[in-house]
Amino acid sequence: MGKWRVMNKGMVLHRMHELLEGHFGDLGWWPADTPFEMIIGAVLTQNTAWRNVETAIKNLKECGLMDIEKIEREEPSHLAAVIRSSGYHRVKSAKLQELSRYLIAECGGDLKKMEARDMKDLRCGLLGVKGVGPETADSILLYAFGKPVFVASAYAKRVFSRHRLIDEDSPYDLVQTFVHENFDGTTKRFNQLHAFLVETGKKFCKKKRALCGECPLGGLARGPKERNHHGHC
DNA sequence: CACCAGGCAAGTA
DNA sequence: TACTTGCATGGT
Repeated sequence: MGKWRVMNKGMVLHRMHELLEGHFGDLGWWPADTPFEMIIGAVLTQNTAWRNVETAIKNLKECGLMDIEKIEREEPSHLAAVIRSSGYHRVKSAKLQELSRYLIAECGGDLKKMEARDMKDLRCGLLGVKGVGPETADSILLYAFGKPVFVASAYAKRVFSRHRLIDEDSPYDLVQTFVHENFDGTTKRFNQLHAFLVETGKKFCKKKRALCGECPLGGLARGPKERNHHGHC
């Protein structure tokens, strides 16, 4: 009897975190100087490569716009031009302004105050802002406000489904619930796990190509049958 | 050339 | 409710 037969999903997730931490070490997420910059990055990186977001963030700083009040007041088309490299710039310009307006209304722009509030209330509030969906809301809760939530990214879903932990077409909330119910989550561990899964997805668990031999999760394959058809990355 | 990237909202049936 | 389309730049 192989060892995979005696590992439940909680053990698999725990082992996954352990293996990825051994491979990646401390990734230092979220890469931002301030909570507000993190929030800006969360919106700009929607369906967009991070390197293109970095350019946009650098532009914002150079224009002196990395400031909640200035973003909120800036002329929309000019803001769009500054963040052009991040793609969907007209839409994202409006999103940044909507979100800034909301945060100013909620806490006067002092984001530190948000950390003391109830997580579910914060999530509801964020989801009420146009342009903020579940993944962006959870990213902000975790990385800007320090709340213990799992960010159920497309990468997480891909890695989990290829390990046959969940169905590949599982909706966002189901993937998140799966982790919340099977992983000993603290803010620190959710922070790491999300970052590890994103990096794993980028390097080893790509959409079309799998690099099974090099993936740090190779040892988690759940049985002989799965080894040759995406049982792991 | 096609495909992908740290999604979301609005429209349609 | 479930599916489709628009949004857009930049790298591989």
